[in-house]
Order: sequence, then structure tokens, then C-alpha cells
Amino acid sequence: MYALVDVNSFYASCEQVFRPDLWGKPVVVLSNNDGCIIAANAEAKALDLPMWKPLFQNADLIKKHQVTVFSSNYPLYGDMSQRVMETLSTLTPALEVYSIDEAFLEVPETEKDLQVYGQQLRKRVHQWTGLPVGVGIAPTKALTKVASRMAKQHRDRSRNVFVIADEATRVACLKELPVENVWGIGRKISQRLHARGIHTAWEFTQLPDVWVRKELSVVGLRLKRELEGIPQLDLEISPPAKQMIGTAKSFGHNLEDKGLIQEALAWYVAEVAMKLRRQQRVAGKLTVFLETNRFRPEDPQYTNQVVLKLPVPTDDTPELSHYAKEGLERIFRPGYRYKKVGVWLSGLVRPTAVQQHLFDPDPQPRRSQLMQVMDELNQKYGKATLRTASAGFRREEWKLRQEQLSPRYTTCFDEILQVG
DNA sequence: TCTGGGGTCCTAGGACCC
DNA sequence: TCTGGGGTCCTAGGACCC
Repeated sequence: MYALVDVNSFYASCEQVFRPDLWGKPVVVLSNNDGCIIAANAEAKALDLPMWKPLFQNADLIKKHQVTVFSSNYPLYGDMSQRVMETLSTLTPALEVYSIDEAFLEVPETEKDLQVYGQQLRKRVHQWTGLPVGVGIAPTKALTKVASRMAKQHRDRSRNVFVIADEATRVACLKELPVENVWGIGRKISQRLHARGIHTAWEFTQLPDVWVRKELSVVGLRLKRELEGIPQLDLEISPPAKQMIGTAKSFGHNLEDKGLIQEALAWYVAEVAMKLRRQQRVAGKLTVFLETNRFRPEDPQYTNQVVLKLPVPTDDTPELSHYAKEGLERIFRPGYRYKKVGVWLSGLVRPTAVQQHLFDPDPQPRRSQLMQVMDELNQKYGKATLRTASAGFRREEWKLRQEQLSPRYTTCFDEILQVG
């Protein structure tokens, strides 16, 4: 048996843990750049605030109901997430961290009463972190997703824990679940299923295997089996190696100046290269892309990307930065107002698998020591304390908008919560 | 002032070559 | 002159997730 544990309205709940004055009041959290509403607590959801819609389009509603608004504070959420995962790992032999606010657990075989086990998970996470979680328990991962959804819908009855352990419950849940809400079935696939007259998860499981295999590939077939209660997906306890790592963020303002865009890009490269080193990989390819603001059709539009093949795979920030700059030079066109720049690293391999360049073998041992020192310092004193000169000193001119940021309660001593 | 997410993987189709 | 399959590599865009 598996359990899926997810934190209710994770970002909003993290903010509320440190603000008892907001308990019972509507709270929302914004996307990067304070653009869209991406999380809302139960009180805010009750106001029908639309998710993934720009904040300014809902300004009236926010004001009228005195909704408290936060910029996203990822250091805080990341830290709270780690605490939740550590708490959960005390109650299970095996745990898969599925996302920042969700984990799949193996239910210990000694647990006889699954409802009681679910309540125990909830209680301990709440005691140790202050966060409310829901629990879905079922024989397959896909079914735990279904159960978790039921736990939310039937909050009062089941007290945030829902168990699918027998055939009658499984069938009843699937008959109730619209097919577009099944984990792994998105907008496009559900359209195709609707066209065939399939509207519930149950109807999906009644389709012939051959059709599912042909139309939705092995992925669809695996999902069908999972919903039937036949496990196809194991827990991924150590996450599989990534195929690519990257970042792309919008600027606080649209930018025309190449120098500023270059600075932002160098900053993102440093972030991504550090992730790369942490995963003990080197990158063989680097992609740079650049975009204007597509929501301003009155502005001239331009978007482009370029892939650079590196002569020797590397994890060295200055070197990657150099290639990123070269990529930007190639695709930058003056006269546009740019909104976003991004960098992706791919062709990731272990450093030991790298073949040195035949005519220019320069392993640069001192360079990798420098990177190690840089990572340690930045870990200790904050992101980009030590950085390459190309990352510049004008961050104020391009950085994300974060006007409603909460303090770093858990990761910075100066901003720790004071009681009294 | 002026607002519009971020991350990862997959697939279709084109270019090129044998 | 016209026809043929099949492989690799690359890229753009699609799809899904939270």
C-alpha cells in the first residue's frame, strides 16, 4: 500500500504558520514577479479568486475582501518542505519526494488500520511543522492521487484522510472522478477522450488496452493499469538523473539594454551551474533563449534561441557564462523590449565520463577548487555573495518584482520570528 | 510604474547522409 | 530520368506537472 501526503494550500499555509493573526482569513501567494495568483488558502478559494490569472485583474476582489497578498518566498517554502519530508520519513520505510509539497510513502506492513495511520501522519506533521496535510491511501500511486482528491472533497467526513482499499470504493471513486482530473491526463488528452464519449476515470479504465496503447502510448496504458489497482510505478526513492537543468525568469521591467540582459543571464548561469555541480554532472550543451513580452501585441515581437555545443563538457561557472554570453550575442537584436531570458544545460554526464579535448587538455584542477569554495561561501552567506564580474552590480534594474515578500523566518537569523 | 510561472520530458518533422 | 528506405541529428513546439 502507498500513501500520498500533500500539504493543503502549501505556499499560503507556509505564510500563515508564522502569522497567527491571519488564521481564518483569506491569503494568496503570487508567482515570480508578483504576476499571477498561484496559491490560495481555503478562505481565499471560497472567494472564487481565479488561479493563474494576473493579480491586477482581481484587484477589486482582493481589496473588497481584504485578502492578504504575499510574493512567493521560495527559500521559506523550500525549508518548510524539507521539514515536512524529514517528519514523514520518521513514519515510513520508504519515501519519494514528488514535489515541493507532496510525497509518496510506503505504508509499513505492520499498519493494520490505514485510517489511523493516515491520521498519525497528519498529526505528526502538524505538531512538528504547523502545516496541515491531506492523505490518500491506496494500492497504487495513481489511486493514491484519486484518494487524496477525495480526502479534500470530503473533508468533514473523512477528516482529510481517504483510503481506497477495497474494490467497491475504488469503482465508486473512479465513477465520480472526471477523466480530466486524473493524474497524467491533461487538457489535450482529455479532449480526445471526451470526443470518444469518455468522461469519467471509470469509463477510461473500460477502454480496450489495444486502443489505449495505440492512442496514448505505454504511458497511458500504465496509467490504466494503475487505476485498475495493478501497480506499475515504483517509488522513486533516489530521483533519476536529470536530462536537463535550467532557469528562465521574467524581468521586473521590459529591457532593451543588452548589458543588463547579459547580467541577468550571468546570474542565472551561476544558479544553474551550482545546481549542476550539486548533482555531480557536467554539461555538454548550453541553450540560451530570449523573448519579448507576448502579452503586448502592440510591441514588435521577437523570440529566438540558440544551442551551443561545448568543446568539452563542463560545470565551470565562468566558462559556462562565457558561452552563454556568446549565445546571447548571436540571438540578440537591438530595438526590442525584452521580457525574459533563460539558459538550459543539457547533455549531462558524470565528470569522470568526460573525454578531454585532444589538442587542449586542460583539466584546470584549480578552477574546480575555486568553484567548490564559491559554492560553500554562497551556501553560507547567501546566493551570489561571491560571483563572476559578468553578473554585475545592477540587479535592481532587472530583478523580479517581489513587493510583498515575507521575512525569511527559517533561513535567516535576523528575520526569525519573535514572540513576546 | 505597470503587471501575464517555472521545470522537465517527449514527439513530429526537417535536413542530411548512406 | 525517376524512385526508393532508413538512420541520425537537430529543432520547435507540445504536453504535462506542481
